[in-house]
Amino acid sequence: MPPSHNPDLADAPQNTMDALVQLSFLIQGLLTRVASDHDLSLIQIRLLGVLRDRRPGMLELARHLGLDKSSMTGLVTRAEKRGLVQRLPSPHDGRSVLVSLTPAGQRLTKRITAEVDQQITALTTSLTATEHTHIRALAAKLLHAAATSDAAQ
Amino acid sequence: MPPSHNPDLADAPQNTMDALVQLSFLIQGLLTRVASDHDLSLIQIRLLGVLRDRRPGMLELARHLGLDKSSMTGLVTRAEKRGLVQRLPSPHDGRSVLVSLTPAGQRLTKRITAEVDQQITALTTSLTATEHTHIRALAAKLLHAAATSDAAQ
DNA sequence: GGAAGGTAGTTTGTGTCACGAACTAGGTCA
DNA sequence: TGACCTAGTTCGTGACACAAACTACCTTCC
Repeated sequence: MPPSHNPDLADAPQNTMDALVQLSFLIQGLLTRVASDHDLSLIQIRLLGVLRDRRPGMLELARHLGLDKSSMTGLVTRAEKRGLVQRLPSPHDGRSVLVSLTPAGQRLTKRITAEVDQQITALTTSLTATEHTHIRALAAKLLHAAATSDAAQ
Repeated sequence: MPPSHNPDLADAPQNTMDALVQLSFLIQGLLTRVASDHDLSLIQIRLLGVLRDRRPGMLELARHLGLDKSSMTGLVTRAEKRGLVQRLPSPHDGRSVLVSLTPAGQRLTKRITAEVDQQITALTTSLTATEHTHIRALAAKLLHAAATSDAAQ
């Protein structure tokens, strides 16, 4: 487990770039800490998160995570060895494999989700209801902007 | 360079946790892409970012990045081999080493900062001036909350 | 001023993660 | 059926991270 995080600074962000970058490191640090409390890496819990409501093939999974397909093999294999995910042959395509959470993986995913939620709640207690709304709206707007510009490529 | 990122979603975040987590992955993906355009990793450009306005010792640097001191040795050594940072003996403590950007490191850092800024600007073009203000304010509030709860440990 | 103990950093060994290139096996299409 | 295409794995390499053990220097205290 990495030692206590003190994400980048004492100094408040002056512009939107710094605000978003620093905020992202803050959240990632939080996620990393929760992950390592369960002896997992950030990418492993991200894998669990993606599989919460999906049963994708390896290639689709790789696209989701922004990884090469050969990286997926290793990632899924390690998660499989821990009993968190399973590979099932696709009924429609003999080449393809569908990755899904095992029951143990589902339980762990729920637990980790709850812990992350709790941590984020702790972080956001000082926010007003209006500010909560703002965050959701802003995140949605940025995610949408990214998704549409991605699709335009 | 990792293939095109399609960070987690088509679906908009329903709650504050998802909003922040998904947003953080979006920004980190952006940073990773900019980094790999320069054949660097995320952690390497983060190192450069921390050194922009600091000349810390190895241990202080490790604290900033949330890494073990032994991890710092490798990270700094690799950056040093690329000519981006340098180790200088501390004038006050014979055990200590001060890490700073080389001129090449400063130039690269400026360039990367500009590219990140440009990417973020592209992402945030659709935001109103008010929303920009909201983002900065919210980020500052959360970073402050994290910093003070960290200190309380 | 010298021994005891603390602190800064490195070394070594191990494991995870990521990539590209080459490969296997199963689909597709003419 | 033969010529492709596609899904996934294997293999080799390198970055990154940790813990434990080590070196070298500083501090403290008698």
